[in-house]
Amino acid sequence: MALTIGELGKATDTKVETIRYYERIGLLPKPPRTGGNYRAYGAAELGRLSFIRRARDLGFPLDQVRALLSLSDDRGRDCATVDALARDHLSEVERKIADLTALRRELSALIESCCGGTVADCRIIEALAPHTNG
Amino acid sequence: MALTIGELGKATDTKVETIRYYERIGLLPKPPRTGGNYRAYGAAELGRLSFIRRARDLGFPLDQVRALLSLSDDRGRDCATVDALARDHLSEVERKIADLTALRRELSALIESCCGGTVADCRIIEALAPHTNG
DNA sequence: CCTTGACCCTGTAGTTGCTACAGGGTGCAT
DNA sequence: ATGCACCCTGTAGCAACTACAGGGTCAAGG
Repeated sequence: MALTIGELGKATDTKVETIRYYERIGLLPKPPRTGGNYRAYGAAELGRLSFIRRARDLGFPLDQVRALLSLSDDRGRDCATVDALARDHLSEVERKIADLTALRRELSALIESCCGGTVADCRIIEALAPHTNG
Repeated sequence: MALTIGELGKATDTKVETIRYYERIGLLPKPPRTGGNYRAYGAAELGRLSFIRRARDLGFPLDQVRALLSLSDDRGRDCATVDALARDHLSEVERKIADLTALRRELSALIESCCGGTVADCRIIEALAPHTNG
């Protein structure tokens, strides 16, 4: 079983350029090549790339994906480190949700205040530039 | 009243490099220079930069900030365009909140399932790589 | 007068995570 | 032999800054 880069891409829903990018930054190993210098992937690479994509879908940044990968290779190790990584990431996500929720409230209030006149008395513009424009 | 770039930065809580960057991309006008080739800012630039920073704090991307700025200069115009921009941005924010909330649920479930053994039977790693690692 | 230090200048490269070329080579079908 | 889909390398672009390197300016203190 040997996959071309395009086949690997289809199997993992990843663009070819992204796979080459992962190889360039050392997230994927350099695979063997065919006579025509094409990359030839096997099951191991398919598994590794699937792992990467799942972690990315869960929003882990690439350096955390890298850490998770090396942890997953070290199967005898205490999984507390993995747990800590996931918890860190969860709290990042929660922080972002809180920020965006505050933002939503502010934006809603801004939009509510718009009563449809001209820009000269637009509350949105006014709220953005409270000390100037006059 | 003339401000150096550093004073303008302090007044608007903006790094000096960021101000120069805004000038480079045409968001701020090129200000007059002193004899020693220092930028000399006045009240207009202070107002404009305050506007930009507020819009950025509300999460508007720079191209929308640019649009808002040009709308705010056109004071006789119907403010429906401003309203539409703000509504677009609000729905973007809402979409992000929804995405992150789904993510939070998935991550929490993942973390819940961790029972503190070794990586070999870690549910987090398992969830990331369901078809491989064995 | 000279030095020290804080500030300013330009220009360029780095960040994150890809994406999109340009300019070529390979492999298979017709 | 010719077309087409795919592959190769290398580089530049996106957002929105940030961080230098390598210099110039200015006010204060000795």
